[in-house]
Amino acid sequence: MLSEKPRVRFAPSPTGYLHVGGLRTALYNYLYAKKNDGKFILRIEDTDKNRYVEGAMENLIETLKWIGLDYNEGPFINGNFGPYIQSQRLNIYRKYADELIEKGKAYHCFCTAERLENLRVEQKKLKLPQAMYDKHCLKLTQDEIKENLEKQIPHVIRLNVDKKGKVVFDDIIRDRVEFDCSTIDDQVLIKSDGYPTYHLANVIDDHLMKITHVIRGEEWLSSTPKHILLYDYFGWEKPIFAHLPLLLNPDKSKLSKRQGDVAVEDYRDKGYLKEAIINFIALLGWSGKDNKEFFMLDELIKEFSLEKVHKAGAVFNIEKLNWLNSEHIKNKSSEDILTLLKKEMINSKFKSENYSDFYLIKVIEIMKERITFIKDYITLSPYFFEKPEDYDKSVIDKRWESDTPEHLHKLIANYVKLEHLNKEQLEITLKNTAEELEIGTGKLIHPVRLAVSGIGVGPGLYEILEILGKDEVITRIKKAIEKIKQS
RNA sequence: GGCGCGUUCGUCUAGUGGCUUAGGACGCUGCCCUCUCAAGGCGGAGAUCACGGGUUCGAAUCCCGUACGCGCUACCA
Repeated sequence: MLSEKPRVRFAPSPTGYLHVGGLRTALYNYLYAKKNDGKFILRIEDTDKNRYVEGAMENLIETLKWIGLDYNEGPFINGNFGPYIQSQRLNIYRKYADELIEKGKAYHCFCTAERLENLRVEQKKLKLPQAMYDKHCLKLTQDEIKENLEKQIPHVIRLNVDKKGKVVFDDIIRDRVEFDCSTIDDQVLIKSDGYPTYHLANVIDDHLMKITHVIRGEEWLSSTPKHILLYDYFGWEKPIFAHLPLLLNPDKSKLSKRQGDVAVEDYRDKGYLKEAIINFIALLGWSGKDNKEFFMLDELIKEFSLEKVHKAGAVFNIEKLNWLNSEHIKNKSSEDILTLLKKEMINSKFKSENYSDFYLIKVIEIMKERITFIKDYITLSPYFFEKPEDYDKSVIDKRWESDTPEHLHKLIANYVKLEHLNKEQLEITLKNTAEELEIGTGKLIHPVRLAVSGIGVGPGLYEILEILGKDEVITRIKKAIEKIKQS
């Protein structure tokens, strides 16, 4: 076992979308597998018919694919341990449940929902420490069971927990954890609709799929003793467990939809880069060496270890994600950003405009360090794609003076004479004009910025002018003189 | 209620008995740079390491208790 390459799995329930907490679980599994030259398996846990959501699995797989966590085995990528969708393995669970019954470790239970409910009420009245099934159906004789089955009375199969002793196991993250067997309920293994519960299916599949490490959320820690018991009753070797801390809302409760976005696709749609999401999620509960915080996926693989996973839950804090997004944008090549920007433009009001790659690359480079999202190119500097229609009132008040039109006319006259409109020439000419007019360069710079962009903030003026080009710059300044004079 | 897990700046975290007057990052903030805004550089505020007992020459670090938070307690995962 120890010499074998690890096989880990991400086993989500397809309830509609990939949850960020799920992504974190998937990521840590993925990193552990890649780091140790193992296999990362995707298994769909769709054993609850009531929660069936059309297209949920496809959506989940698509999101995993988008973010770059490719699995080695799973739906559509079959290994030797399929099928990887639990609803297609029903006969397997049935067979093993029967095996457990034969061994006396599980039994048929014909109790009605009413009896169970009454039992709970009774136990509560008696102030019993916790409500548990009373093994009522364990007393049934073979004949009674046979008769009930023939009559097709609805039934479940329960785990026959031996209430004596303790279950002890070592968790990579939490060290030794102990549970008293008297606190473990006779868990339902097969539901009355014939489907297995999570507990049964997960143990059987992990065994059959030769999973070596079960890396999952902390919400499973409390039911791990049931799983341990199952491994023992089957006589199977147990995997190594690692229970990850939970992701939290700002108020420290378990991350939920009510307090913000929880679907990975929401963040994708808001414009977060997959690199930033991965990096951010990795840092929620894990940290690398030497205070390093910027990580690409391959670097995470190199550095990751389960031993360094934090024990306490982590609040999902959007500020840091924003910062990482801008960092990852800065880290990208202009060509890569070009691809992303084009996609963004298709969804904007500039979709029908046709800008050359050459032009766009220049815009990309000049704005790169000022943006947090790709869409900021459009929202923060629309003037690269359209003439300004309005001019920021506060900037007019601050920078536009009565003699400004006169100054600008002079500047235009000088710019018209220029042959090569590069930023050096633009700067020299503007400075010379200011000198001619006996004014500070600021008296020209700010009005020109306002005239060509409509706003008071942005990259260096000469760079903006160079990108826009001579004719456009002159046209825009003239237009501004007209419009701002009127106002 | 029971059982389990957890608790270091607002947030993410480093820290595994002395190197710690608790380090870094995000955010906030001051200055520099500067045509503006960013970026960048240099600073600042911000944590009695949940609380109370022990163990020890010495504890954020080990032990016990308490509090608080969270998870589980389903024929949901």
